[in-house]
Amino acid sequence: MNGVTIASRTIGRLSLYRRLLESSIPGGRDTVFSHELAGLACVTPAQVRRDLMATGCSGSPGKGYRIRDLIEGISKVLDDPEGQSVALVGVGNLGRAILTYFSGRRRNLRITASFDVDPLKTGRVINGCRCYSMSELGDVLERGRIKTAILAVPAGKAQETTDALVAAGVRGILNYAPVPLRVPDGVFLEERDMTMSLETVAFFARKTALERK
Amino acid sequence: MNGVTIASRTIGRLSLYRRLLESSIPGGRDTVFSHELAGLACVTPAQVRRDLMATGCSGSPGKGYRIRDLIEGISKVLDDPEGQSVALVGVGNLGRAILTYFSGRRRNLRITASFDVDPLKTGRVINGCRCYSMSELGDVLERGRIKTAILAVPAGKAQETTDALVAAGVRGILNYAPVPLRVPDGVFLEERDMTMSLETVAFFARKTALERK
DNA sequence: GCTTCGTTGTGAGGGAGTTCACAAGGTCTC
DNA sequence: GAGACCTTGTGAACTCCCTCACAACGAAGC
Ligand SMILES: NC(=O)c1ccc[n+]([C@@H]2O[C@H](COP(=O)([O-])OP(=O)(O)OC[C@H]3O[C@@H](n4cnc5c(N)ncnc54)[C@H](O)[C@@H]3O)[C@@H](O)[C@H]2O)c1
Ligand SMILES: NC(=O)c1ccc[n+]([C@@H]2O[C@H](COP(=O)([O-])OP(=O)(O)OC[C@H]3O[C@@H](n4cnc5c(N)ncnc54)[C@H](O)[C@@H]3O)[C@@H](O)[C@H]2O)c1
Repeated sequence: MNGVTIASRTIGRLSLYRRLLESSIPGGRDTVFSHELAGLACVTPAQVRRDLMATGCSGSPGKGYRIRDLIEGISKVLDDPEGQSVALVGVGNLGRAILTYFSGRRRNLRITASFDVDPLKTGRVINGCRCYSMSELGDVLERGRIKTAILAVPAGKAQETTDALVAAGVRGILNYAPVPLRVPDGVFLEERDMTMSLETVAFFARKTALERK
Repeated sequence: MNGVTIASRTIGRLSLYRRLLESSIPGGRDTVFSHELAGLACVTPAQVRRDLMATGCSGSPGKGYRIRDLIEGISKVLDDPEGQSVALVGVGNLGRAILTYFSGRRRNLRITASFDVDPLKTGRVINGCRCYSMSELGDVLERGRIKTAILAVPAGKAQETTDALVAAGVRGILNYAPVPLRVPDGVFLEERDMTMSLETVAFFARKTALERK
């Protein structure tokens, strides 16, 4: 659209920088240096400066970046000015934890609808979010202009649920089911397979423990 | 140790390949081609072959890889023959979901201890896992030879908890608190910040939706 | 046995993302 | 105002992965 594409890693870090700027800078300060933000984010100063270039913000040598500018610049990249709604599919153990976690966290990005097949859940408000039946998916997503979804259904249902989401116009999916999903071009997919993560950590924990012997 | 280092992405995919081999190959089959595994894992066949090289397994042209060999070869890389125990710190909403999810999933890699500061939780068995107080951390980790931990404590307590884990001998941490952690060299860290993930997905959902207009 | 077909293993090449390194430009001190 | 010092912005180099492409190989048909 706007000519420049931003790497997805950069987008993630911008989200982090914004949170750090909002919460971890001592009050009273109104500028930061790249190396300070880098310290908080555990990345290199050069990385911070590169990332910030994507926002159009610029600092002054010797003075650093104005914090207000940064928060505003990052928000201009990350946020939809009209606000953006997210759907959660699968209101089980993980789904409910996610609902609790994200509720009231950011004004501009909210989980506004959840979906499940369990008749004990549908039609109710769970953790502050209305739970709809899957047959209402198309309607609710369209009415809410929802383009982003979090997937927390059982592995065996993940692909069919994805297909339904995509058919309903979803363009970004955050997947917690431990199954690689197939999505058409133009749909952004982030896989967050906890089993993969845990086995990877366990492997390197074992490996570095051995090396140090 | 063994001379060859394996990329962490490769370790993650090996974990995935093993699960797919165990669960998604029609019974009766006893070999697979790289392109079949690739299809299941949503990666390229060349990627699969590269990854499998790290296990020492080899296939035969025209016949593919023997499934038994692959599972065994991957397990030889990923698993500790004596089994590996994992600790969970922070038995809140997310922690309990994780306990439920991982219970009984893999014989060789189990969450065997959890920790919390809440006296309503400590001393009890929660979701099949005993919950200890933080003062017992050192003892329990040492007795259980635990080198791997999952972190699910509030953001403000994440760094101090990490320091305690590292002091107690932990060498790999899977972090779900939305804070970058500082760990010494030799400790493997996997950050899984859900806010970053969600904001990234939301950004690209918006962006690709615009492009298609 | 020879040809055809399809697959493996891997060197070489490519691409994305990160870091280096330095010129250009503030700031502070005296 | 001149010199010392520190920071930004960024071209270039680098690094890590991934993909390409193809030789080598096994199987199957004739
Ligand atoms: N609990 C965890 O910490 C955890 C960790 C990693 C991965 N996961 C994955 O996340 C997913 C959910 O895990 P969970 O622990 O919440 O499981 P769960 O069984 O508690 O919840 C699953 C929910 O999905 C609903 N559901 C089932 N089929 C559905 C369908 N076709 N459409 C919509 N909803 C449907 C169920 O009614 C239930 O409410 C699973 O794929 C699991 O593998 C969970
Ligand atoms: N719930 C989610 O889906 C979700 C998603 C993303 C990230 N997180 C992060 O995961 C962490 C836990 O989230 P949650 O929703 O389970 O919160 P929670 O408040 O339900 O649970 C936190 C648990 O940690 C315990 N605790 C507090 N201080 C502790 C300490 N110093 N040592 C040990 N235990 C301590 C509390 O007693 C509680 O049981 C938070 O950092 C949160 O930001 C949660």
